[in-house]
Amino acid sequence: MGPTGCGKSGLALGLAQDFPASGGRPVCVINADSRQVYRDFPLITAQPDASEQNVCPHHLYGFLPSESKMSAGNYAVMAAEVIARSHAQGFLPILVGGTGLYIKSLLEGIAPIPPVEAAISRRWQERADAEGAPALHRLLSEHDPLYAAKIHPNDRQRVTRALEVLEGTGKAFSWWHAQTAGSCPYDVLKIGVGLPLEELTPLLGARIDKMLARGALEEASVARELCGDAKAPGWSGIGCAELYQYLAGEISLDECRELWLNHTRAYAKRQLTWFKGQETLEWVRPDAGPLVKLVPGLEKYLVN
RNA sequence: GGUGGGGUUCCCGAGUGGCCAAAGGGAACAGACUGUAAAUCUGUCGUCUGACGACUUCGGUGGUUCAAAUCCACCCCCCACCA
Repeated sequence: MGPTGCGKSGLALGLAQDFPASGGRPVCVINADSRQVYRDFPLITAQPDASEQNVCPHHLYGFLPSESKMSAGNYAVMAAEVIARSHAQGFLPILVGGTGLYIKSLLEGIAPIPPVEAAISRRWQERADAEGAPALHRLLSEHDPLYAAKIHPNDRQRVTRALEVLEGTGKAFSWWHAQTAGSCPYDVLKIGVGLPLEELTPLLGARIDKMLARGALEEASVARELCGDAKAPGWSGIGCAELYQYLAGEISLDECRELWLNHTRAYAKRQLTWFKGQETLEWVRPDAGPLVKLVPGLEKYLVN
């Protein structure tokens, strides 16, 4: 795991290539990125391309249409299934991605909250539109003071989520949180791949230019024909959203590129903050050499 | 050369006598994070100070005023149009 664009996939691929060849355990790659699941944006979300995916089995990439929603809970279930299957087939699964919450849900569990009826969610969204998040936060304080105290009144997304869960399940969000399993069922080695932001930023810019050169615009306009709703889940990815604005004639290509880079950088920073707060990761630089050499304890997973 | 518009804090940009260290946005920095997470949200953001507060800013210089980013004069730059 690590911030976007720092070379996680490449390192994983390196493992997949080198080890089985020298008689080690076969390796497979499992996506842990909330955007790379989307079918319509393989390039813009930097999914491994066909030749890369040929190196070893890849799972959970590019299977979801733009209008479909993904979620941490969903992901945890799907990834757990893939891991079980991979183990059964003798593969060593390598999780690659930068979506901290997804990885956390998979490894540490997530509250077993049943799905909430769409109509209920919609109603809270409408109330948030009409009354504003702080008003709903006050309401939440009356029913779930514990959780309300943890979030900011302006945090509409969390306020409405807590309220819809409360209404949909009859239990407070904080009660559900207490039901989280919490222990990790896997023997995991966590590797953080990263660079300081100052070093990462120019790489992110270069990566955007490369995406544009390889047809990001075409990808976005095809995606727009398949799903023209800018609010659809698939369109919320960085790059996707900005290209949509460009295609809609709202901004110039230069502005698009600039926004795209700014947003990507800000995102990388958020990821860094998240991973900083997580328990110990083995941090490596992507350019420091093959992973096995850098991470003590990795080798034992790779041999048979 | 003439006419009109303009020069504001890192950037964009509001502000036309006191309530202005100066709205708002962006960037930056720090942070939060349990089914939207490439999302959502928070704090800081002229200098010094732990804080009260003090000090220096709105192209330049000089003036008017108890008080100027805001008014006046001259000057310097930019843009548009006319020549």
